[in-house]
Amino acid sequence: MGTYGSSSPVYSIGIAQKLTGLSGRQIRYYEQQGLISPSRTKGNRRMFSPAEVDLLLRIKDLIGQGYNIEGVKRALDSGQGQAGIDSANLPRAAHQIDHEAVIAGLRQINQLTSLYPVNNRGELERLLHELLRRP
DNA sequence: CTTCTTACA
DNA sequence: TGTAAGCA
Repeated sequence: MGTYGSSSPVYSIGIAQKLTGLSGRQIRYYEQQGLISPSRTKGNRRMFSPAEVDLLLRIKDLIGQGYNIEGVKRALDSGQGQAGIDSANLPRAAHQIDHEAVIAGLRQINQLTSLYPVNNRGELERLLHELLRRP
């Protein structure tokens, strides 16, 4: 078992908020949309397991990349695991990366976003493509 | 004091 | 999404 399986519900929504940086409103909304299903206490309080906090983090990342609720749903159950960097593959992946090129790219992106404030990755990609077509 | 649901801006 | 209201 890589991380933790279907761990037990131990975090209140308040802790989940601090752990994920998401607002209570967002967490409740994601639940309403069927993205998560935290268990409840006898007093109807939501309780999150480490695995669910992990899921919230993935949802946050996907939303940050410009996905809407439906997009998150598809990206979530289509991809068997995580979409992107896996801690287990990080060492190997790290050696294959041209760090200087990445840093240089990051600097250019920071310079670009300082000129054109961008809210998410999807928006950034559209902006990049647009600038690439007509410099 | 924290969380819940519902409803409005 | 944020915030307010009224409960538990």
